[in-house]
Amino acid sequence: MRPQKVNDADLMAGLMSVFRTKGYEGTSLNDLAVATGLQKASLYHRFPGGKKEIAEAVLVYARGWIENNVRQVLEDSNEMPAIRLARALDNIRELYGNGKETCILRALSMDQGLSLFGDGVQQNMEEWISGFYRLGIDLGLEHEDAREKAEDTLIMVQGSLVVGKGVGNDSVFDRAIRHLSRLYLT
Amino acid sequence: MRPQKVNDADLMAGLMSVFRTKGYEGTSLNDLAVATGLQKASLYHRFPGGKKEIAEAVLVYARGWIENNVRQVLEDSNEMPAIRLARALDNIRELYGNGKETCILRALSMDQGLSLFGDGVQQNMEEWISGFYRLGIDLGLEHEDAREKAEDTLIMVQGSLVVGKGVGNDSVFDRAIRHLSRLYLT
DNA sequence: TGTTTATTACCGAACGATCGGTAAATTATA
DNA sequence: TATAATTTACCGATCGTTCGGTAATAAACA
Repeated sequence: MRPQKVNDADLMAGLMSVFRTKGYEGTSLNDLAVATGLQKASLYHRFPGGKKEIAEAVLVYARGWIENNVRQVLEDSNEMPAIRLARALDNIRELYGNGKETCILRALSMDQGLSLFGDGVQQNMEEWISGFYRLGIDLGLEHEDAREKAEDTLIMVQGSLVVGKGVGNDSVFDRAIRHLSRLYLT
Repeated sequence: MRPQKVNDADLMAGLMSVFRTKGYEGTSLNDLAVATGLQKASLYHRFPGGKKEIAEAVLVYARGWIENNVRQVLEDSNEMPAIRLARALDNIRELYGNGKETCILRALSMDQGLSLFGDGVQQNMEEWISGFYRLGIDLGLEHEDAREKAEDTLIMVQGSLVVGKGVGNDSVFDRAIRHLSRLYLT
């Protein structure tokens, strides 16, 4: 068979990059074609379901990333909680380019996006929350406290990304991440 | 002159409602026409600059709302800080329909929206932050602490709206608002 | 082995629908 | 009558999507 012009990893990274900066409605098939170096028709060869299927695949890709770089890191019982937290937060910092990038979950959860991908968005968020929940439990928190603290972690990150972009200040995200360290370790 | 079929207040409310649920790119002039009961061409009569001018007007409208219902309430030196905070948070709760609605600032701050309306979004956020900053000062906080706490207020609200929608749980927003009360009053 | 047959990956061109936007005409007030 | 508000009809451009066809590899057969 003919070799793939673009491998799957690069493809998914390129597709996610477009969706997370432009949102679902703001992203055109042309944008996706330019970003991946494939023609529109070629994208339809790989994703017969079109734009919707591409966005779904991106959410699966994102979920895998969170599972590997956040949840599993936080649940690694071979390491001390403080180490796990530091590593997870480093990965999160990298994921969002120190606050310069937006979150794919926010980008795909406006109105139409939410009705199309609501389940995928929810699964991503639950993946995230369950990691920090486990960290809280391992630090001796009660069930309800651990759940709320984990939820607050996601809230702070999402909120700081929105506000940081809005006020045009990169330090907002940085401060939020540092705040999360203290939240768990004091 | 012929009377307006739709008055300005209803018009702005309808326009904002569409933008905040669908985002800038996700909103079509047809959507705006249906929501307001006017034809597309009538919208162009009122807003010759088209979609962009409409979104700008919506941001001005939103800023006025925040100024009246958040900043001025928080800065009302005739009331005790606790009363001011409670009133402002009530207004915020109402603005977001107890977490069921999204924020117009988030909706208009994706990529293209941010490059078109970045200034308007920033002004809205600064309006918000400056109100809570004043509250913090009146509660005896130092400048830097007051600024950070005010920023955190906006972060928590924006974040809880994103996460609440994402996980499909109305109580996320409620809990965030209650958390903000404790943040200032303890 | 050499040759045919399928299969896979990709592309250029075009589809109908909808996009944001405009011009001219109609309706209603003053 | 002059003018402001609204409407119908329309425009070119772009949207997501589909189609016909080509190049290259893999599989099947001789």
